[in-house]
Amino acid sequence: MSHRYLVLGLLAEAPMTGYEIKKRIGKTLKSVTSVSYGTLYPILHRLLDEGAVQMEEQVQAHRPVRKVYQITERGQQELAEWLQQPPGADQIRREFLLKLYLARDLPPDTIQQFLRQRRAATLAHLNELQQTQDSLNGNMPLTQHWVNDYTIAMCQAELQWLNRLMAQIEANLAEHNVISEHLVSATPAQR
Amino acid sequence: MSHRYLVLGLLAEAPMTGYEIKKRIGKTLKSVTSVSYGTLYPILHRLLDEGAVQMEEQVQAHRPVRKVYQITERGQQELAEWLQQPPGADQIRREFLLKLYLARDLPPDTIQQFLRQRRAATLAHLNELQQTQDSLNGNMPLTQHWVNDYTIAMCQAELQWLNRLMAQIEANLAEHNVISEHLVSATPAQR
DNA sequence: GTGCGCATGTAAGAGGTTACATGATTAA
DNA sequence: TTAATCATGTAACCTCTTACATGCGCAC
Repeated sequence: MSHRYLVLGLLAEAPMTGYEIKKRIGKTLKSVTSVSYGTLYPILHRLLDEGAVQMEEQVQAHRPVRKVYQITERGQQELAEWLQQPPGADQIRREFLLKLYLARDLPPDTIQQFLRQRRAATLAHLNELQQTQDSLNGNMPLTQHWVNDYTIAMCQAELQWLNRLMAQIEANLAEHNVISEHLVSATPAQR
Repeated sequence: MSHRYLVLGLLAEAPMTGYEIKKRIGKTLKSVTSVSYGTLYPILHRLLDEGAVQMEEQVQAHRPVRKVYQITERGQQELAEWLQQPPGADQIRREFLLKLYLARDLPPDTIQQFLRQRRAATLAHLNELQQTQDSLNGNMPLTQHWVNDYTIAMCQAELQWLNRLMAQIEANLAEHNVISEHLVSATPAQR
């Protein structure tokens, strides 16, 4: 994305440890990306090597050393340059959509259930987002608010799409049932 | 995602060459994912090794051999099993959103321009999608229509969000200008 | 006494991209 | 004549995840 700039960007806000960076991303940026320690720590080491960040060790009793990272001027410059470049295209993998696409030959009931599960998951996600929005209310930087808003808008749009689609499938099924009933009621008359 | 199942799924519709699979994905599935030959061919080789697909060589004059792949019963079973598993979470990397988030200290004009560029890109994407929708109209499997619809809905929601956000920033800027004008008009009076 | 929070890291591997190699046919 | 379409593939590389290793303090 690269995560390099995410780390740099967060350190531009305040000095932090790797652990804190990860927590931060999990809390306020999980709609944008996610990181594992296996990515995060090597990035920090590399940024340090390259002089984009500084590190200060805080020795603690009964704990590993806290390594607090802080952005340097070089780091800030690199970040500013990156921000000026036009952003790369979105990289999106929705296994959910792929499965839906490949569900061509599955019975409507199965598809309906699949969509219901997605709706539940999306709804849960939306609630979580709105809680974050409320809990951080006020003392949130504008840009974070915007990003949150974006994700909420996407969730809502998806829910509408899901409801439309499910209604449509439902209607189709009902129609078939009506036809079946016709046949059932017509059959005795033909006897 | 894995791309393995995408390939398997497409071969479940019709026998195809690697080249055709790639074209297909570029045409009707580019909102879901993308593949490079460096991924695609090794996947086909592996599926062949494992007996999930069969391969028939069609020799041609002045061309490389066409290697037509076809799904086997084993492959169909594997695909069906995968389809029954609940889908993994969406994997999303929006560099655009990350940059917006990190744009905290950039001037509103710069941000505004950034958003305008995104709007143009999204609009272009939307037009392209709607053209696909129209050009394939009718003889498109239902599920493909659904997926297309999904992507269109997401684009539209994003455009609305962009417009809302831009109007909001605009309003904020105008307000500041009013204040500035106040100051400007107030200043001579104070002299 | 069990699990969560704090706090660092590494190694192996999965999964993917990019760039390269090859080369004829056909339409603008 | 230039670009696109057809058609296969490999090797080097990048990025990221998963699983592992370590271990105390504190709340329930």
